[in-house]
Amino acid sequence: MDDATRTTGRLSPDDWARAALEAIAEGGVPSVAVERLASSLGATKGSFYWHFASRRAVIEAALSLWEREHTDAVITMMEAEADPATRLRRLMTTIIAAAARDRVELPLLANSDDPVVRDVVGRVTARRVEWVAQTYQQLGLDPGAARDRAVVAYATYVGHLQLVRATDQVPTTGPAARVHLDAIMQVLLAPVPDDHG
Amino acid sequence: MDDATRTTGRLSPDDWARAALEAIAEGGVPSVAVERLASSLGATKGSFYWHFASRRAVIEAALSLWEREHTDAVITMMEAEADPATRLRRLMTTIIAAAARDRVELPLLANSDDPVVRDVVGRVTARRVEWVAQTYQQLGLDPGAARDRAVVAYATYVGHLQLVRATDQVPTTGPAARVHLDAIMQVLLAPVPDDHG
DNA sequence: CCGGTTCCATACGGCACCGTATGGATGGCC
DNA sequence: GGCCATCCATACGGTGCCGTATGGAACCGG
Repeated sequence: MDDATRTTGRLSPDDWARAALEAIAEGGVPSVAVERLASSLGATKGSFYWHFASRRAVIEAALSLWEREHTDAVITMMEAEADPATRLRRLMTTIIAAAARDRVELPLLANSDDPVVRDVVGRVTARRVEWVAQTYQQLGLDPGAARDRAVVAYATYVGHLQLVRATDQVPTTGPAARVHLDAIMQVLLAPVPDDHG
Repeated sequence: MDDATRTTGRLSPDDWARAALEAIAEGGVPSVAVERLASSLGATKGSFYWHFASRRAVIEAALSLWEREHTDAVITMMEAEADPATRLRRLMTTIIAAAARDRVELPLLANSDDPVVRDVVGRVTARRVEWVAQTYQQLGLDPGAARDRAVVAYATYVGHLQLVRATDQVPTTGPAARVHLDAIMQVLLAPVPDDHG
């Protein structure tokens, strides 16, 4: 009856994929090691190689899982908010706040020399830039300029992530964080023709 | 007589450090492997362990080398240009152009979980942010706001680097690159009180 | 209760890596 | 030219990793 309390005796491919995702979060793609995954799940390689053909396979499963969940999350986050300016602000706010939780993103960026990782990162990035570009278009920019601005905005986001993780330069909590986010938004919304304020 | 043509017979610690730097550029800090370094220099481990006590030692030497040269380069780059606005633009231009050459920076950002790497990255980042902040102060911002803006600008730079390397979203050559850099500068200089244009 | 499928542990070979030990080559110096 | 310090190659033990092989436990239908 209470076999669901611990590691459920039997393991599913999804369990392995999530463990791999956790490993990626902690040490990047290279730290996804079969034996370590196994021991983290209280199992051994024998189990792993029954579910997956190779190490690459579980990495791909983990990436696919991440891409799916991640995309869904951002979509549901975006789909309610009419005003482009506040939407952009909410987008940046949420995305930066979520950066603390999603510890996978930055490692994936870092390990984009791996073709599979690069594909996933490329798709996710393209999709996000597209969203931001649409928002900028709704703010009055033509498609070309909107896309340029979107790339810059997204670069600012990525750099923010990177600086938070790699240095102590960026305030991440307290009032200083709010001020900093204000600075970001001030920059991102800057010379956009704003006709409702 | 002509012993200087190939790998100079004898190796200096600096040779090993530079080889380690090259390895970092290609595969990050984890790819600094003693035997591979040796074979890339046409030598063996025996030589390495005479010059260095451990793998960590050569990594630290490489990081120190990079920090030194990198700092010098940016200093000499900055020390001639009076006007803050054009200096900021030149800074971004040069720094982004140099990003193509300096293939070490991004791997270091990525491997900043390593304490030694984190220290170096932290120092370099702090120094650069400080420079940019000073430039913003000369543009009329008070110290606090200037630093906020500097962090945002530096984040934009880092994100730009990251996106160039990890995706195909950012134009890096041709007229599109100029346009994109213009977009960056437009954003970074945006609501700064500009009293000479 | 029994046979087959599903799931997993143990044991193995192989590779890349770290660091040590030890002998040999090379170069300056008197 | 002989001696000592400098520099380097070879050989070794040890670890972590991948993937395979094979036997066994757990579960399910009859």
